[in-house]
Amino acid sequence: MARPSDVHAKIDLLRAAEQAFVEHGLEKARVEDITAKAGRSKGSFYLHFQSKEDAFRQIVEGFLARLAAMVEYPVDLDADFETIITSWHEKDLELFEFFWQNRAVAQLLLHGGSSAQFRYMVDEFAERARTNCRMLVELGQARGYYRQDLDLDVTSLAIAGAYDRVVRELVAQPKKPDLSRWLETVQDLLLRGLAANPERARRRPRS
Amino acid sequence: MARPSDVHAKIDLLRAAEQAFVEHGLEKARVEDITAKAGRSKGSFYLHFQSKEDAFRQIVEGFLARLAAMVEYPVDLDADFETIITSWHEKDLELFEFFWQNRAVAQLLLHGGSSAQFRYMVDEFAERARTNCRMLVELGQARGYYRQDLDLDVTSLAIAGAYDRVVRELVAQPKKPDLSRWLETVQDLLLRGLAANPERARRRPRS
Amino acid sequence: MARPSDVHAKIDLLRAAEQAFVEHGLEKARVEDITAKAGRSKGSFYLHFQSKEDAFRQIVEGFLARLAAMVEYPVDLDADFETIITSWHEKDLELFEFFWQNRAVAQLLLHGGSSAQFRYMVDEFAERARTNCRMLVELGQARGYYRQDLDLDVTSLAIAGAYDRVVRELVAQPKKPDLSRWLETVQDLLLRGLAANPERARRRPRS
Amino acid sequence: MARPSDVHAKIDLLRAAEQAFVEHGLEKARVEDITAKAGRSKGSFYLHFQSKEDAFRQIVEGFLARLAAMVEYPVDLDADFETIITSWHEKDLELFEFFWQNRAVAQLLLHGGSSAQFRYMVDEFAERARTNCRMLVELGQARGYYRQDLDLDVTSLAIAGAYDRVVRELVAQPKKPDLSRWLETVQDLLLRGLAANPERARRRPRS
DNA sequence: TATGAATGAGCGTTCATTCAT
DNA sequence: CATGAATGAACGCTCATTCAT
Repeated sequence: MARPSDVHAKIDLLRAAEQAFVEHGLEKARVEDITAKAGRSKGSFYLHFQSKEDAFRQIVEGFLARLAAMVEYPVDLDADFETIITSWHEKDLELFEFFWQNRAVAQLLLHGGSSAQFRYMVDEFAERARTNCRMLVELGQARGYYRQDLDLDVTSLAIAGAYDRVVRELVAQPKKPDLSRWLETVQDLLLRGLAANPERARRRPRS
Repeated sequence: MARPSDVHAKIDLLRAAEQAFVEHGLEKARVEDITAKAGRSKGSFYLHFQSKEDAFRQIVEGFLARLAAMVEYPVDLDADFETIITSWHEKDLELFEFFWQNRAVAQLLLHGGSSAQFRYMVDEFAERARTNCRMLVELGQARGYYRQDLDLDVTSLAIAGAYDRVVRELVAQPKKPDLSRWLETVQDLLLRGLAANPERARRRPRS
Repeated sequence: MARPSDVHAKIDLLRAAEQAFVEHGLEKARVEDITAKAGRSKGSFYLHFQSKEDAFRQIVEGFLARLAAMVEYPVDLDADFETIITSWHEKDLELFEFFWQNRAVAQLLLHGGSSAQFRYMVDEFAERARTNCRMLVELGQARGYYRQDLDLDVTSLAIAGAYDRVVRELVAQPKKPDLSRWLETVQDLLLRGLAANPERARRRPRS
Repeated sequence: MARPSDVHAKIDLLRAAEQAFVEHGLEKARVEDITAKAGRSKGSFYLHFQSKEDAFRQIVEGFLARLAAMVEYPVDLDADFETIITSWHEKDLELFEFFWQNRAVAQLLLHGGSSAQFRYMVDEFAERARTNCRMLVELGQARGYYRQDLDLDVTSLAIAGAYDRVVRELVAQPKKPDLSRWLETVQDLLLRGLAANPERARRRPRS
């Protein structure tokens, strides 16, 4: 069993690194800043990470992995559409909650202190999110809920972007906003935009 | 007289710097790479720029200035709404065209090799764009075209984000896409989402 | 624990810096030369000094501080003049000894590889030395040992200068000269020059 | 015949260089500063000087050459000593006048913005001045005017130093001091110090 | 294992000098 | 001859990484 202090060493360092990266970006953040913030020695950093970039990667990958797990839940294609949309809403709320909880790293990624060499990770994820989104739209079309004349590529992009930006603002808030209301506003806007029959697109207020 | 200053020098350097910054980000881009790419000596860089950061700033500021000139056109509040929307569409098309023409810098800014110290410039611009957007939505509400129940803050965010992301994709395309179609797709989605009376939101195809 | 800091490091570096500064002057001395001479890495220099100028300042300040401690000994104004003169002679001998021991830095300062920005430190010190000297002359006048017709400003200048130059030569000697004889020669010349009654000015040889 | 502007080009540059060197020292003074101050182009500098160091050398050499011409006047060894001393006084006054007129360069040399590589020129000159001085003292001894027990090396050093320092102060004065009085003060001090018979050493006031 | 002193590659910037005009 | 734009060697300093203790 490691000494109690060791248990938290890596966690302390990761947290400090997160802060440092958010504040200064990958390049400008100094390893010494990180270790000082974590109250550890400079050498200890290299007991846990191969390099500064490695620490960055671990932070990003950890975040994206947890994020991916939330986003790529299997859609039950046989369920009725109303159910799918409802579960979508629930999932998105969890997502917003997750972003809020991890707003430091989220800012890091969404604003891009990421430095060219890690951009691909965020881009890849953004692409996957958009693909997910696109599948949902296609499903909606197939079921006749959504308009047939949509350009799926551009539409999915716009939807993903709307989420993107709202989340980016979300994580920059000093106090936790009403996530549910934010989410509903976005979904309402987009669902109406997608709907074949506007009347049905209106989200029913939760009773 | 003295050797006349090479009029292409600064332009060459700016172009090379743009490339280097897009490829490696501000920190990792080396001045020597920039000058080599521009086929100039290292010293020549400092004939035109105070520092590497200065070159970066000039690129960003130049781009944002030209962009701002396009975005902040005065809206004729007395015009009828159809006219406003039409002119909005035209302006946006110019904007898309502008982004395509300047896709290198656009990528630089939208992805954010920008490094913490310049983020504020992009953020500030994004904020202005969103404010513009918000004003248009308010106007639509006042005229009765848009729903009254919209949360202006979040809605304007979502709209700005949709544009954001579409443009980000746009500038990453290897070949020039059909800007007009992309734009119409986005606007159609959003206008329908905003519309009080869905029938009227449908954009009429240009005759 | 960590590698204990090499206690000789800073001393080695200061010595090497002294040499380099004496040889090439502040500007031309290269940090890399200094560290090479000290058998250390370039980086180690910056563990001990903020900058090349800082190292220079530390050397000069250290020297001047020790020097000041020797020069500004309190004169017992109530003592009889013979005693004062004797103690003056003793102090000066210590001073000569000190300059000889520290001839490297002394040369640096007296010749002035000092670069404009540090000249003031030497000038300030020279001014203080001259003021000290002036006070002694005034005292001699008050006691009736020295002539009343002296222009104190110029006289003290000349006396300080005589010392200056002798010391400058002293520190340039390859072998330690007879400090005592040098000192006596100077003092004898000056005391005779100052004396109201030439007979009394003659220094008695130590028995 | 060169164009009128050319006639003054080198003179302008030398003057500007003097200023720049006095202000910043050889290393820190930039060629561009010099040419700007002279109202000339950077290239013109190299029409007149091989390098920055060359300009410095020309300034120093020019000054020292004119100085040497004043100092090394032939002493008429057959003249009676009173005459020699009187002519010495006259020469020294001219010297003081010369230093005052050329106080900019004088400061440059005496304070030593000279940088290691030119120190030898000043040192050499200082050595010659001291040798001159020594010869005069020897002469005085031979004629029985000066004490026989003087250590010529150290004494000449002290005398040269007294002049040195007084001149150094002289050239730093904002307003022209009474050169004659300064000179007499120094000479009086030194002559009394040297004199075998104090009574004869007293300088007679000019009638 | 933990520490932090030591290392040295790397890069931004300066500025004396050159040379095309 | 005069100009000043262009050049590139040189050097101070930083900081990620190593490693002796």
